[in-house]
Amino acid sequence: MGEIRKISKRNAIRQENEARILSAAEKVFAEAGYGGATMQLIADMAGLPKANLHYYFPTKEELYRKVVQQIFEIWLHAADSFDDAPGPVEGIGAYIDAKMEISRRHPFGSKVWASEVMHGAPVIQDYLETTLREWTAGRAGLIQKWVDEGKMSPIDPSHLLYMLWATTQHYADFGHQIETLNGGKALSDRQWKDAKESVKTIILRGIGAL
Amino acid sequence: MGEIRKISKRNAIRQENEARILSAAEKVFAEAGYGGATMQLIADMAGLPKANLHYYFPTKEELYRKVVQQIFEIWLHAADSFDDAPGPVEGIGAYIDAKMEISRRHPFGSKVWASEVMHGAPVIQDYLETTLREWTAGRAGLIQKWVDEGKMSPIDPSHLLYMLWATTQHYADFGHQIETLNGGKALSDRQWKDAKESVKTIILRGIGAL
DNA sequence: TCGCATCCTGACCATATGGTCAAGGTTAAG
DNA sequence: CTTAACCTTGACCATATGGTCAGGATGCGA
Repeated sequence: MGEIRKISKRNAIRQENEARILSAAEKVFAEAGYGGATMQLIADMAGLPKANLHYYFPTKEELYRKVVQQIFEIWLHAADSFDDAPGPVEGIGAYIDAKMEISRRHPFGSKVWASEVMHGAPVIQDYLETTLREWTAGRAGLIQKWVDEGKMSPIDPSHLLYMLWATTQHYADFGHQIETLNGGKALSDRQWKDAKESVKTIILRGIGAL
Repeated sequence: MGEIRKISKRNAIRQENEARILSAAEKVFAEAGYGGATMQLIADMAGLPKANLHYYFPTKEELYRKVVQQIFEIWLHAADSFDDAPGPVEGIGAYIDAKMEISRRHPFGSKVWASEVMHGAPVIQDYLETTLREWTAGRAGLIQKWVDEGKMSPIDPSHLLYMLWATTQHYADFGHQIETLNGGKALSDRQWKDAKESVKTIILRGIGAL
């Protein structure tokens, strides 16, 4: 039986504090890594005493797990646009747009995800083996269908997916490098648009869909 | 004046130990991150007492810096193939081959580099602003030249370079994810070859060079 | 107002970690 | 052989960190 959600000040406080903590944690984990992040730093950034963090999240690992799960959700939903598309131009095009937007809006989340995977996915290995595997198989099937229908060149769907992930997430994960090469300035609206267009053009033309 | 390099047992010991330590450090930093890595772990992996590490590398940060610099070198030399190529098919094709090979042979190094950049490049920021910036400007100019000569479609050289880095390094940095999606098995020779071909085909066709 | 559940937090603790050091071993030049 | 430079290492230290806890504050239903 699910608990009745009481609309009260207490509930609001809990919700707000958990959100503050998760947001601060995402940033700190992204910038310092799991090992480099400290509960004290997260607490300071959230504007709460350290002991209060442990009230809401018993351990550092628990907090980290929540952060990663949150990212994984966003990450998966980006593919809704992929599904009911008539062909690669619309489907993959929309997917690239969505993922580029995520890289721009959630750079911290993307970095935490990257870090987690790079370290061997110690906390989300099971997700990789279940949810992500199914998700990937589904999209790969769709891509293969498009190939069979002659809507694009014969390409290995897996490698195409890796390419999509790599190119879009790069703008978040290596954002600092890109910014440095951009004269120390963050990409402008215009440059983000150019980035999206470049990626879409090269990939869509590259798979013979344009 | 450079020091005369004495060929002696002492020298050999120093060289071997430094190499062992650097190799172990690269692996540990890649798998645990800077904060998660411990000198004890690196020492164990190198088969030396911890105090001995501090004899060769005074501090953890110094050791880390050496590891990152070492990677940066390899990383830069991968572009030699880029230079004296007549056009994008040869130049970019060879560059992709070289970088994919590095991803396969030096996955730890690639991860350390990625981690360093993701955390804001605390130790190699100056390299980004000098060496890398010059390197990038040079290649971007070359690409622009190819565009002007009609050897490829008009593409923003910067975004193309980001794409090359992203796609090739992804196979190292997200190797664990790829392995998991590959049924828990590392990519075979055949699969690496397919990966290279897929990336080259999509990008070269995508920029209108094929 | 009363009483209970929830929330808050300063002080505290055990442990892990980067780094030091002094004493002893090894190499090789003179 | 002597000597000085170099290498090795167990024991040790100061500090930082994740986590605990007791007691107080606050919200809220009755």
